[in-house]
Amino acid sequence: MKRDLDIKVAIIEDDETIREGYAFLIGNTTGYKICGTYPSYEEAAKHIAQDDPDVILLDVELPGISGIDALPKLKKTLPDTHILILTVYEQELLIFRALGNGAAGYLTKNTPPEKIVSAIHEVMEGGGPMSANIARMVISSFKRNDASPLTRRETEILEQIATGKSRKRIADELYIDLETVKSHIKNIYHKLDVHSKADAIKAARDNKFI
Amino acid sequence: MKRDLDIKVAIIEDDETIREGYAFLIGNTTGYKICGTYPSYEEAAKHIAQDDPDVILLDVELPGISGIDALPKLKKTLPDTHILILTVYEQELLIFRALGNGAAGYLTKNTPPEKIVSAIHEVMEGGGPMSANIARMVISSFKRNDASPLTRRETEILEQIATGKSRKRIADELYIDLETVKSHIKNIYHKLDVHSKADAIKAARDNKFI
DNA sequence: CCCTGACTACCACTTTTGTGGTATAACTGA
DNA sequence: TCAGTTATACCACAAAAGTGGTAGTCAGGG
Repeated sequence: MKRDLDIKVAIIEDDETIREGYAFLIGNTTGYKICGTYPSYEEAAKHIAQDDPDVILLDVELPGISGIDALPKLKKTLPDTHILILTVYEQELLIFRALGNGAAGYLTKNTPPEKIVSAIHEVMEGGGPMSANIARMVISSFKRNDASPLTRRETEILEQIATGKSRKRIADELYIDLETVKSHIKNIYHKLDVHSKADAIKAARDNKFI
Repeated sequence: MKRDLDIKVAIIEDDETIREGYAFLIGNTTGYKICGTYPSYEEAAKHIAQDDPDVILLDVELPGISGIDALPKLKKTLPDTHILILTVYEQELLIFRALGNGAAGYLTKNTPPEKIVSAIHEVMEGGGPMSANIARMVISSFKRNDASPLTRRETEILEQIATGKSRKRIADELYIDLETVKSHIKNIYHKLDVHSKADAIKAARDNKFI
């Protein structure tokens, strides 16, 4: 067997039972090899550069530096390594922070073992494996609100504002008067109950009106 | 067999071969039932409310109204129906527009048949099935840029601005002077080469600095 | 046929932002 | 240790945004 072509996997997880369980599972799967297992980021930091893993399975609730905060550090030392979050947490904020910090996938711990192995494969192929609920949350974060109080024109103008254009420029591009743009903006502000551009953009984004 | 408990699937796809292929595949899978197949949104609109599908497989490149534009209309008549996009297109803009318009999942046409069936099941369970590349694009849309030219404080202030707070309020909350906030903003503008709040927020968002 | 909502437009006035300087203390890396 | 970066702070003036009115036109629905 060509061990050189095996996918090298490192695991950072504080619960020894879980850690060794995953290590056993992956280490005994053809085509995969465990190159390191660590109970914390601090421990991992000492050796992981030498391990040079292709994929890291990373827990979020770790003693010391959290998995979320470890992510950018790991990406810095190993820019080409794919990092898969493996956790019990399904809070939106945590998920988005993990993805924002460079996670290549996000799995919950109820994921069946064979799915974990296939997720590792998938991430090596350029995919982005996610548990079903995670994928759902991620997808719904894109969904617009179709019950917007804004009219078509108002939405259009607010979108222009959100791209940073001045009122003058918006007026020019829509072939309407500056005063008209001001009127629309006034109405938008009333409807959204805000008093500034930034407030309006935030309110509209939060409510997915734009 | 209790046909009442079958998952009802409708297909909107202009290519007859593909359409009938999917219909055959799904119709012959236990637990699934085809309740309608249509070559366009216009055709579907006439009967789909009566079909009352649980899941719609929707193509994006359709004669007449496109799949993307059909999405909100379908969601309006069938608010509880899950809509899966099934297409050859993998352009980011299209994907995000589809998800923004209420798609529950996004599959490419090279998806193997058994995966399509499992995606239908997954979407019924509250998941968000996506092809690997799609998931990757979606995930990387969240990733922050770690090579930001902004300092920690500048990033912090810009984030506050992006939430719509006035300079005065930012100053109060950070326990610094209004003039200091103005100085930071000035520096942010220089670094990003912009001349307004909205421009800065847009530039920072586009480059994933915040 | 009239009313309403949407889009358009103008005026006057206040407040907030943006620009262009200068400057000092603290920290940080070569 | 010494230069560069970061964070802090002040001033004055110009430009843009925000507020509070009023009002005409036009299309669509009751």
